[in-house]
Amino acid sequence: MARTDEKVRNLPAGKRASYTPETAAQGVQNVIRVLEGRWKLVILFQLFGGQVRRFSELERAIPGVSQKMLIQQLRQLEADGVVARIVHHQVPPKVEYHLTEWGQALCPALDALLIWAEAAPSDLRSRLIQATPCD
Amino acid sequence: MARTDEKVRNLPAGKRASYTPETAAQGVQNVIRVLEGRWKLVILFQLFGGQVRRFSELERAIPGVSQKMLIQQLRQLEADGVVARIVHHQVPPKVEYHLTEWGQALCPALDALLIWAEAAPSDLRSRLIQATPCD
DNA sequence: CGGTATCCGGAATGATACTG
DNA sequence: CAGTATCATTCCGGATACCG
Repeated sequence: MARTDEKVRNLPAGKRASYTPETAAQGVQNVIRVLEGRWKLVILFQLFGGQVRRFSELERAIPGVSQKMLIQQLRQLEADGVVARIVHHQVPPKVEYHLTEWGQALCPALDALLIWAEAAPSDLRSRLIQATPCD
Repeated sequence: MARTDEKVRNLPAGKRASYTPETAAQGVQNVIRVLEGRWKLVILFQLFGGQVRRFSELERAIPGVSQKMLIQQLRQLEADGVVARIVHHQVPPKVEYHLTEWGQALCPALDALLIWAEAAPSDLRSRLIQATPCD
């Protein structure tokens, strides 16, 4: 499924839903609102690939995050239907998080953003692509 | 160029640059940082398709924006290499803005986000897709 | 373990006035 | 016309303490 090919000639409109510049901007802003937040993407990438993690695992996997922020961002992602929450009623409590099917589908879209970043002119790349340890 | 096809099985890694969950999250965050800001996407969609607009045109085309915010967001987009600025030295002053080639290339990536939004489960779509007048 | 409640500082945004 | 400068406000994230 090559969605963005020759048929899109420069505007992400004209197909499917038909956007005006205003509605398209709004649409993307809504998506960004779902994704923005200091820790959301980090959480997402911890969960991609069908992984299931409990709260404390995420807390340990994400250095620097506070409980407040972690739960806040998780709850927002949950409210937005990206992340699902499973409560195991037991002592000690156990709560697990994983991506919804729709959340998983974010991957190609984020990938498109990374591809765009990689295409940055060389004088700008330093701000977008960090020297990965595996360079 | 179908970039995100069967080869990406769920992680946006494994090809090209090879990302870890951490670097991928960072990469996407950097892109979002470029795009976030109350007015940036609105500006972008005013400029997509090779359009050239002067300052006052953008000001009129974007209801609610203040001069301060408009110039601030334009300058940031310019610094990020997404927008280019042309100053015509004349009286009265005339300054025009348009997308760089790289800025234009954002279109398919944003399109991918819109496609994702359109795939939202029906109970969530209302928050992502606004009832377009053209529905 | 997996949260909630409260307080605080800084950044992002907005309103308004002024200028080359 | 295309900005700058200043001030007020709102919002986000962090620190800390407490709870079922």
